Amino acid sequence: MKLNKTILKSPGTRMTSQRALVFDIISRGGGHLGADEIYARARRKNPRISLSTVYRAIGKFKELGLVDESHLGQEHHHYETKQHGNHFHLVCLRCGSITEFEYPLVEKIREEVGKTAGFKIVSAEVSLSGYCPKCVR
Amino acid sequence: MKLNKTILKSPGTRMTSQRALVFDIISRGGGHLGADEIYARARRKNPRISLSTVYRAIGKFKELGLVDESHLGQEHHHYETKQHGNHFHLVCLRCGSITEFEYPLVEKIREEVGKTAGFKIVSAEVSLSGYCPKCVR
DNA sequence: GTCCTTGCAAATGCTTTGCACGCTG
DNA sequence: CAGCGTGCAAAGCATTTGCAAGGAC
Repeated sequence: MKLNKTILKSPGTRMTSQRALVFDIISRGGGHLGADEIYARARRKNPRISLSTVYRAIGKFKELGLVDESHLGQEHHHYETKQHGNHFHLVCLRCGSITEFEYPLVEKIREEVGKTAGFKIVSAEVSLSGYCPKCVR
Repeated sequence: MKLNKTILKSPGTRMTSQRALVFDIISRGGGHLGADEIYARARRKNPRISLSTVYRAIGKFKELGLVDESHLGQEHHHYETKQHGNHFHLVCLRCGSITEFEYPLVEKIREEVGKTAGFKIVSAEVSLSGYCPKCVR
């Protein structure tokens, strides 16, 4: 997915090469990129880009609902473009690999719990941690 | 739940008043205390305790599997004693309140996904964010 | 031309660490 | 009485912010 003026057309928001670059990296990044890695990749294309620009671009995308942030490890956040709703994460505690999975029951929980507790649910984050097949050993 | 030598009997680990205090605060804290709040409460009982001791105690408890850490907001981590099995969190994006919820389906997801993906699941974190009844407005 | 964005550097806030002393077992 | 734990201060890191210059519309 490529960032263009159609996507970024909210008033008072401008299109810049840096934003297009950051968005492109996140969307083709396979998900789960950290800010530092997005920055590293961005610099390969544009060595003058700054880390704060990366953070500000991510912040803007979150604000516009284009990108989701997840808190997988404790170290830092991970970002990925928002897509189909029901996908969640399996994190390996040993090798750090992150696997996505889809599971419709999550949507059910979301609905039922939202109703029962009177919450208006905006987003759901499910992450399971443990050991991946390779690391179970 | 009170920390005692029976709980803390792993080799090379000692029982101290600070650790007992921190553990007591976490276990009666209603869950979801941040390190800063644990520190503030600890100082009311022992004004000489240091923030690093709090962090180190928490770290030790995590290592021993006595305490769970969750990454609810982005600001900081929250800690609670590991015991209540199937409970997850509703976080209000406006007032920041955290509500606990129990839901057996989470266990089901855990089992099924673990089996399907070949993961050995150690822990599950589910958090839903949105607006609580008061803040829906 | 306006005013949103950028780059740089400095600041912030949570968490960790080095070191000398203290206390547990 | 050995060695883990503590307190203090300083360091580390991810992230944010102030400011002047640059660029989109």
